[in-house]
Amino acid sequence: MTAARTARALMQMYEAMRAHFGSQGWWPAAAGADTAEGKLEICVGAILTQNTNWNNVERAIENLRRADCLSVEALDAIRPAKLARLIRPAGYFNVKARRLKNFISAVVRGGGEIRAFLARPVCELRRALLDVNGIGPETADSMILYAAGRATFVVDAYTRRILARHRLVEGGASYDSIKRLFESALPADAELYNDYHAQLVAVGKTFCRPEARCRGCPLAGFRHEAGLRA
DNA sequence: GACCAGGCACATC
DNA sequence: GATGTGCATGGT
Repeated sequence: MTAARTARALMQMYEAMRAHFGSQGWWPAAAGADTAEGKLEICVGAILTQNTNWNNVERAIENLRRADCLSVEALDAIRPAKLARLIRPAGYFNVKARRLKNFISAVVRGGGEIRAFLARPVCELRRALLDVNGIGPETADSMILYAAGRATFVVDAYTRRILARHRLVEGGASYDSIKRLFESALPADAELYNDYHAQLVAVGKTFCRPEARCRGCPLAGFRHEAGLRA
């Protein structure tokens, strides 16, 4: 498929998903991302949601809020064991407590101001985030898109599955190749990337399960893997 | 009880 | 570089 046709297909798929699900209102609408606390909450959520259901993440964030721990200073000061107890509902709590600490250490090393930390040039910010043990490409891009409000496409398990099923990428395509596919096909627009990713998650949750369940899917009419049409 | 969820690092080959 | 494994809770 040519680049132009891929770009057209990706935009049409977005329109179809949006027509079906409506605007998803993911971060930052939910968290008030213009404030330092909102941005930090998004970054914390990005780490807590790794391989984890969002409902569980919300419980963990609520625990942090109640314990007055949603600030760089508090997260820097808290002991790992106590942090792990607070985020327990999000699963992998020992690992994620360490990862949160690593992230906060990077922010503190950068001056301790989350807004300043996120305001650096995107390439520099992405490198800094990927240097944090426990932050991989998806978590880094989630922070850059949702907390920093910059146009970076987030690729997740749903994105891979949906694109592979619709034959836009090979099954084993790398994170960066899928990211480049979207970023070269779509205008560099943070709001679009934000909602596009949320729409893919909605399709993934509702229809594009590991076991095929395409009936009623807004993407069912698009170029599709043999045997999987609605 | 099995499977899944908005990953990542590390060991091993 | 590809593949396998550990990490853990809560919903369906």
